[in-house]
Amino acid sequence: MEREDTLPLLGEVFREFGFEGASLSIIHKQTGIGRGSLYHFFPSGKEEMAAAVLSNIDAWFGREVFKPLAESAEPEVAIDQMFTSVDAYFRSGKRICLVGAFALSDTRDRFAVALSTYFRRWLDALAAALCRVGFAPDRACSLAEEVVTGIQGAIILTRTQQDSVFFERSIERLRAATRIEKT
Amino acid sequence: MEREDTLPLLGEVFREFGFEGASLSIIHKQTGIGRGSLYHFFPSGKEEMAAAVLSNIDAWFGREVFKPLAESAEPEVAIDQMFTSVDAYFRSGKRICLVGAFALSDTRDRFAVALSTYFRRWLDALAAALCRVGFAPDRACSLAEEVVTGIQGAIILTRTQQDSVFFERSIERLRAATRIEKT
DNA sequence: AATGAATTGTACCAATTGGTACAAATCCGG
DNA sequence: CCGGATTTGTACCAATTGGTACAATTCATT
Repeated sequence: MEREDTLPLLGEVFREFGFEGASLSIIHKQTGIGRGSLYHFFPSGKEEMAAAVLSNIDAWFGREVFKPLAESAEPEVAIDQMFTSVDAYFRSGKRICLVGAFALSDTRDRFAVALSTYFRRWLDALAAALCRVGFAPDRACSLAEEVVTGIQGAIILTRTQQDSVFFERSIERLRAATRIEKT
Repeated sequence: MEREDTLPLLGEVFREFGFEGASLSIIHKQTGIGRGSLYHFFPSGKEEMAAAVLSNIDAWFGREVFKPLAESAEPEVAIDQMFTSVDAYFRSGKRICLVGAFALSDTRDRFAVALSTYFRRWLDALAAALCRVGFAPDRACSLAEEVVTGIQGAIILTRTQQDSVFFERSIERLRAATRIEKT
């Protein structure tokens, strides 16, 4: 096993137990990765692990979501695809957003830059795509915020109610809201 | 100091450090409450403290938000007032929602009932008020979900961007969305 | 097969954890 | 001012924490 392979495993452990809660013994129990390997790949410890996981997540969203939004010749298709990708990634709200979870935890300060960048890139890419689709710049920004906050909130509600219908309804409502009325 | 007085203090510590992160020594450092008092008021330990804090929060929302929504003779006023109360309570997104934070942490299972109840009551009270104002039942439910998820997401975004403009804009957008168009 | 590098398991460390026990202090009604 | 009950500080406990050291293993390359 090499460094890159550990990131998805570590990510799931951090999702389930949080940064503090993911003790080395829990990480080992859940992933099979031992202390030796962990400190070989991440010499400065847990903080480096979580930072690498966040960076890995950021790269995934960049590739699968932000880049298509920015570069697709058909922005309306990229936006629609974004909702589908997000629904799959978060498993209809059953899988939490690690960035959002860290934002509400005491680890926020530690990873402040990564958390801020993730959402900043998402807002900017989506607002730009909405502009290209024909929304006025102000409306595009506002809509982008509505979508990003709506998704994060939907994950929370789905979690507390243990019912992914809340996530799915939110996604469809936001998807519809981003479709511009053809006049 | 008596039990009731400790709840707001404990609440703030749990907000800042999370359930696991709020160690007894941190609680003592932040609140001045010592082990002796804590285990006198909460004999079964941290879990009882957090449960009491959640119940205290639930009572506050019941009194200040849910009850007015359900009982006010002018539901549109109660809805409008809800946004103002919520903005003050969450300090425009600078203060997190402990229920939402617990929902994304590994303590979710422990307090599952309290977390579920809090949001269930909020959704139901708001949807009922929206019905009374004239929205169709389906539309009222959907709007209530939009408001509750929007608020939770707005707290996350405000936290990561360290800018309460995201919370304030969300509140105003949601407030406007709940005003029915007079025909 | 030999070699050097990358990977991994294990024993160990000081510090901190949640929790207990209990004596001292404080409070309040008579 | 007295006396019982409530409240609090402190010393202590076993268990767990993140991290280190290092020898043993595994791996690719020749």
